[in-house]
Amino acid sequence: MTGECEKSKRLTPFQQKVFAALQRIPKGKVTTYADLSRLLKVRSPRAIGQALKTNPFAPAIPCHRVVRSDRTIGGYLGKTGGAELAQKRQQLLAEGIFFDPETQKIPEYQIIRFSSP
DNA sequence: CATGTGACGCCTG
DNA sequence: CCAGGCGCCACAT
Repeated sequence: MTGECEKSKRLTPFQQKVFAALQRIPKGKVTTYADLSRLLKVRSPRAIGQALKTNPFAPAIPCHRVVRSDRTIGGYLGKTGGAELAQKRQQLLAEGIFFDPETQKIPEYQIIRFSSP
């Protein structure tokens, strides 16, 4: 058996930085991709999403606590819809985060805004 | 080294 | 308020 099917699952330094930042988000609160990007001094919030998408430690690493700046839920486990999103909602509800019954958006006061330009 | 693809965000109309 | 368009950064090919 010499078949090397190993797919190098090691994390990039950037991902480690993002995951480290995630761990400082207290349970019961959420942050946004944009805020994380500011915190990490990255100009594109997209890069944050790219890192989170490959998070092999979810939900131990709480990537479910990251939502979009427009207060919609964002994605989970590499998907922007479907069962994965339902899981993210469930995770958030389990931590006491809930959604506006009208818009399905997360109320502003549940979002931590760390950045300050 | 060049190109394409996003779990995004902001600006305009 | 909603839709469309552009910018931006990391990563896979």
